[in-house]
Amino acid sequence: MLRVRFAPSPTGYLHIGSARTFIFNWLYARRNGGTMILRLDDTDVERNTQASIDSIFDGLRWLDLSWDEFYRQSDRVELHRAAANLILEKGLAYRDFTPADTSLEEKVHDGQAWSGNPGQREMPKEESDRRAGAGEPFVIRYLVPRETGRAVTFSDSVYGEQAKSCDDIEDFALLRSNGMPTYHLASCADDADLRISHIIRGQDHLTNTFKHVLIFEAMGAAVPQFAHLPLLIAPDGAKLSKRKHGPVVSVTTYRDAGFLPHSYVNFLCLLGWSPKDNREQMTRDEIIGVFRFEGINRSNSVVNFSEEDPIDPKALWLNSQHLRSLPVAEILPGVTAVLQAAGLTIPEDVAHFASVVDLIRARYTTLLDFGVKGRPYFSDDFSIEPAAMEKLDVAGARELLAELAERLAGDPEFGEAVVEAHLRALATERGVKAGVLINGSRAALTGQAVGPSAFHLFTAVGRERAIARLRAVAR
RNA sequence: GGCGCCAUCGUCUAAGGGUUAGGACGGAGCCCUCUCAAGGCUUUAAUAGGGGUUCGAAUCCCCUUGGCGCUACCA
Repeated sequence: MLRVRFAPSPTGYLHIGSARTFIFNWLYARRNGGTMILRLDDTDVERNTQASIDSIFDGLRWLDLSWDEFYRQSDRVELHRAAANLILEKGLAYRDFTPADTSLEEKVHDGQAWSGNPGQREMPKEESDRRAGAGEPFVIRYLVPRETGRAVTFSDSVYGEQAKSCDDIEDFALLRSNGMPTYHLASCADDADLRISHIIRGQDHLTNTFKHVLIFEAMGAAVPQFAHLPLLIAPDGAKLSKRKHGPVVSVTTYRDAGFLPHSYVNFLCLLGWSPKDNREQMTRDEIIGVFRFEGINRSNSVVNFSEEDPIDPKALWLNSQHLRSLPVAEILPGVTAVLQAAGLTIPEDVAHFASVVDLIRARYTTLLDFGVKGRPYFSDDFSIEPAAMEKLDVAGARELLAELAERLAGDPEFGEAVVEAHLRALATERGVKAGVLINGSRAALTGQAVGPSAFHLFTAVGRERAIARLRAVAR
């Protein structure tokens, strides 16, 4: 039974690095027929917020990611305490009665790392039991077997064989003096109880894993397979943080910037993973089909953004590629939402709506473009850009456009071929280049100097509107 | 400080003993063309440094340097 989990702490907004971790777990589960579990690691009561929980759900829902089981660590505290007490009873942990050190000073001893508070490890069981019985507060620490000289080892699916001497592992806490489990204990107890088979998480946990192996062993549980992921970092080399780098770290930023959910998933997958065959733009099923741990890199990936380009240019490019190549029907809901938000009306004729979207989407990079650059296609209320005005101010242009309007109005037939025939005939008669009329038409119909083929524009805008807009510009 | 991890174009990456070190984004240019995109073509740009091993090293080993992580009764 393959079971993986994504276990975020709800202490901030859904981070793009967290989203990527979810995606890699999800990909592994979906590819191998496993179960995807979402678990809120909310044991740090002080820092948890409902806003954060909402943000996690919102972000995952937007990315169209799903899970099969859901848990909250705070509902499972009894299980964690029982695990800590079991380890204590087995003699693999001890009580530490040292008061909590609230200072931030580092515990350094002659070049040696701190390994435990003095006099606690060695305390006789009788004394420990007596003091605990007397109500003295204590923290339960793992009794790291340093005397044995053994090294803790595990094989990581990404980073390979790992080993660390017990001399270099401090007696970490399992249960706090307030009776709440620490992250390490809660996480391992839950992973064991939920029978997690593969733990796929950020590389920042790589060195914590030695502690986790020790906990699994002490609980008598099977040690899961680990796969650590390289971290996502900022161009300055620092870990991405909301405080330092702003909105780029938040998943909602990309939703609000008009990204297609899948294209952002695609982009995230390419950070630290490669299908190794030069493919970049892929459908969801294609990614699921080729996702393997062997394709995951070991070095951190930079999310490339700057003051001038707040969004990674490659993410934007990928979005434009998906925007133009997905079946139109798939992007229609997103376009509709953007148009509604911009106060524009959606054409009632769905086929026509789809054809207009299809005509203009190849020039756009995000969904937001439909509400801005796409305005003339969905509203009569649009302005004429300076560059378009120049096209209209070409000598004779306005008069020619007016004449074109009359010829179209007098012809019961309408269509790209009909428009082209009238336009070219008129240009020939007057001895002007067709370009004057073509560019002028585009300017009159959309207020823009750039855009799709002018003839396609007539059908996109529609007969009556096209004639009206040509006439409007003639004055 | 200790321990661990990492190191290929500006960025994402491929090549895991033998390649003119490949692709993509971005930049520059050309072609196409009714404009703008798209597309096609060309171009720009990399194996951190130093030692080994080897006929041959981006690739294996060592050192240095740099970056990151952990070193909390945070996660």
